[in-house]
Amino acid sequence: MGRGKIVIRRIDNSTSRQVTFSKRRNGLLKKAKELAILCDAEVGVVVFSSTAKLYDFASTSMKSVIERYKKVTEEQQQLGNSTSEVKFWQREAAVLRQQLQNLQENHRQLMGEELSGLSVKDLQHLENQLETSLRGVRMRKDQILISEIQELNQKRNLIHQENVELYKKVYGTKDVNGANSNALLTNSLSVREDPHESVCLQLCQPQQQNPETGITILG
Amino acid sequence: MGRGKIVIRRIDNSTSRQVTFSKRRNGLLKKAKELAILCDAEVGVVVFSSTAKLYDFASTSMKSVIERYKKVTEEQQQLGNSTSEVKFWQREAAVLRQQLQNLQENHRQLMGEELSGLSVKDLQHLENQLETSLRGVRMRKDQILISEIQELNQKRNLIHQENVELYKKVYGTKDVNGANSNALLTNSLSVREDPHESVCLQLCQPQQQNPETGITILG
DNA sequence: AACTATTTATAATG
DNA sequence: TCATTATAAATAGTT
Repeated sequence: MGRGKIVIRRIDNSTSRQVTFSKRRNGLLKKAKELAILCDAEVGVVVFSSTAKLYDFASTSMKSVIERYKKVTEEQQQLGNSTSEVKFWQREAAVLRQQLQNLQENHRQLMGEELSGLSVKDLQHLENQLETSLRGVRMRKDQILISEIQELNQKRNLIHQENVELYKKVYGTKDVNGANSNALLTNSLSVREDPHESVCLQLCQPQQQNPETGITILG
Repeated sequence: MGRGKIVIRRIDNSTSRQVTFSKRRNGLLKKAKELAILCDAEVGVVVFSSTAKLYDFASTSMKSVIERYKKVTEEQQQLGNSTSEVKFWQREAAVLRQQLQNLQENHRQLMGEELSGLSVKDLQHLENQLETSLRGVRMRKDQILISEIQELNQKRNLIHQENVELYKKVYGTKDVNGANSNALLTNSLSVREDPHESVCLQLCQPQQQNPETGITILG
């Protein structure tokens, strides 16, 4: 419900994720409050941001909500008791370790390691994923390089302008491009007159001679 | 957001209160889920209807949410009176969480996501890694396919042998490859005599027409 | 439960 | 971060 439709999937950009978090968290807490009032319900909401900050709402009190929840779900475990606290952290560590293991296996496969357990179908899928990633990485790299080149070109143009001005001051306003132009100025002009070449020199790196990786720019 | 505007105040009519409860409860749980996914947050929602029925959502598990909530809120009161064993496990969990986060970031980059923070050098490195992975995956896939093909060829050869034996039994030992061979046998032989073709049919899939992805095998 | 006319939430933008 | 605004989504009232 905004300027554009979005898919529900983790927002990559950290800034907009933060902004969206702030907006939607407020929205969620507001809705929780409204539900409690409109429908005479007892509501509790707890939100931890990805930076581990806590935000919460409770129509009565969080303590009451939690106690009632535990009563209903019959999960009365003694908390504050150090033994169960140890158990909690042990479980937590076990869960994290499991997550870590899963991710590590996946990670190894993305690194082209430990492929022996995979079927042809799995491998095909992995191959497609790697191709997609590669395209994304190359696109991003090209973006950066192209904008760097543009910046350099702008700077060079500015410097060239300065050179022209200086030349005028030294040799007068006539015959700037004539046969008596000094070497520096001539050289500067000749570079400016073929921007394509300088771009190409930067982008076509030796290890990327495959036509698939060739970057089509400026046309 | 409906046919008419409403004020946030307990709905008197029991029926429409119930209907509104049902609608808004679903909305709230949906929003909670979306917030968790979009913003990588840990979210827990507990709702008791006015008829004391429980509805809940937790992005991880309600247990985890409640424990974390208690942990954070208790931390603000009593600092440092937990036992050393608890502290040990807390540290353990913290270390694991950090590892998990690092690995997740790395993983996302391998998936071609979250590239905005990377330098050209980083991207180049990532690109090389992905290319290496891709080569590994393709090699492994080819291995599997080739050995499958070899296996099939062996099986087919065995069956062909059987056919030859049967043919001998039916038509005698002379003229096995002669002009009077039956259709089945001839067909079987012709396939065996061009293994390259059958291999190629399996490996050159339509979606991989890029010369870079072409697999050079058996030569 | 379905259906809309509206309101509300929020994604994109400045 | 704050304000604005166009648009998507939620939902109040209705069938």
